[in-house]
Amino acid sequence: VVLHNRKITSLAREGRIEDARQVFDKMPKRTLFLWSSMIGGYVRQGNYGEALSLYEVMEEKGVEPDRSLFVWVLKACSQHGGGLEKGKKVHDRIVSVGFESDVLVGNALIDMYGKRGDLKNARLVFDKMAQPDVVSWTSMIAACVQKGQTGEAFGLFRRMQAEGLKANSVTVTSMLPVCANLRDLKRGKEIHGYIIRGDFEDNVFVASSVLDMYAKCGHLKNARQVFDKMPHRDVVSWNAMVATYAQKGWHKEAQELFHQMQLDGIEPDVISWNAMIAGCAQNGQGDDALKLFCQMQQGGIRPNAISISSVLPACAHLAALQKGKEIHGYVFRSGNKDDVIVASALVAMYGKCGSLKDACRVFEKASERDTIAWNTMIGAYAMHGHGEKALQLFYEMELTGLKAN
RNA sequence: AGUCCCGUUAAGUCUGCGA
Repeated sequence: VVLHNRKITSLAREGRIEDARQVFDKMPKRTLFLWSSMIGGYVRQGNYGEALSLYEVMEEKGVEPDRSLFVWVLKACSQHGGGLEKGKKVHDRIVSVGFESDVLVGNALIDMYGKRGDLKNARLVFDKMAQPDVVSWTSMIAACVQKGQTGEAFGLFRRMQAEGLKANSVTVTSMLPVCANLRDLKRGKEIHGYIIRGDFEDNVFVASSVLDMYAKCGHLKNARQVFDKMPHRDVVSWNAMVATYAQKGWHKEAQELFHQMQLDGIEPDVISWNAMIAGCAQNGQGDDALKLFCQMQQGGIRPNAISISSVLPACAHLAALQKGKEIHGYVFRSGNKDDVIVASALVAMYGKCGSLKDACRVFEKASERDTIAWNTMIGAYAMHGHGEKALQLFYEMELTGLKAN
């Protein structure tokens, strides 16, 4: 038994979770420690479903969990589809065994609710905490950011500092994208100042988000300066810089960096390619966008929904119906036909390429329609001189409860 | 027989209509 215990823990840690499971299943008496090793092992390798079902079995057997097990289980809930309901049950269990006041467990709860989009419950846990720490505050901020509650995020950021807690590198990397998206240079600079004072500048995450904040606020020089000063750059740092130039239409600079990153030993990923494609497509270089779309596949990178919705406007711009149809074929083959954004991009492409019929077909078959999808279809009708049909669709849209913008 | 390590928050970058 002792040997088996050792074996399971070491296998689980090495990531050979299935081997560990085989031994585990044969054990007659399984201690909490063993359950934790197994569940933790599954979580670490991203098999959240298995982690959760193992946890349920454990509860059925009447094994009492401890705090760290709850942290593992909550992490699984935070990542797993449909984890919110399970997470709530786990929360009840935590309350029943009296662990809700534990900071680590509380933080994991906030994180879980935040990631699953349940801001109310995240807040409830947070407000009940006697001594929220930096992680608690940061998790709460991240939850607000994810829900688009930017004012609330700023409020929390200020309050945490007023209460004497210091924001760390994680806190600022959660806040900077908010400044970037709001183009709030003033607050972005304030946070940058704080970063310099706190000596977080060399953190890759921090530097990349500072870079992106300046770029989105239109200060390309500052962005480039931050990029050049980085002691370490990873694929995200390069992507942020490439995307900046690409989006501005500075193709030469973008291409240069795209090339240089490879010389630096960083292989472009799907995001790097997408940034390049979008840059060309949005700046009148439709041909190049299409070329890049082919090249990325030759390079072994599978285009995703974003790649497709980036390249389709290039077909629209070139009125390249045939190319557009080819990409439509790819949408099916790659399993992206249920993506709302891809569907709108297809509708727009067909509309602009003169095939209203195809545009309608895609729109009607779409599994989901948001305001932009409706707008696109209405625009296509209007463009083809069907004003009445456009108006009719507009009313239909309002009947679905969507608001015009 | 594990108590070192690992395990809670950020990971930052790309996308559709129109303006």
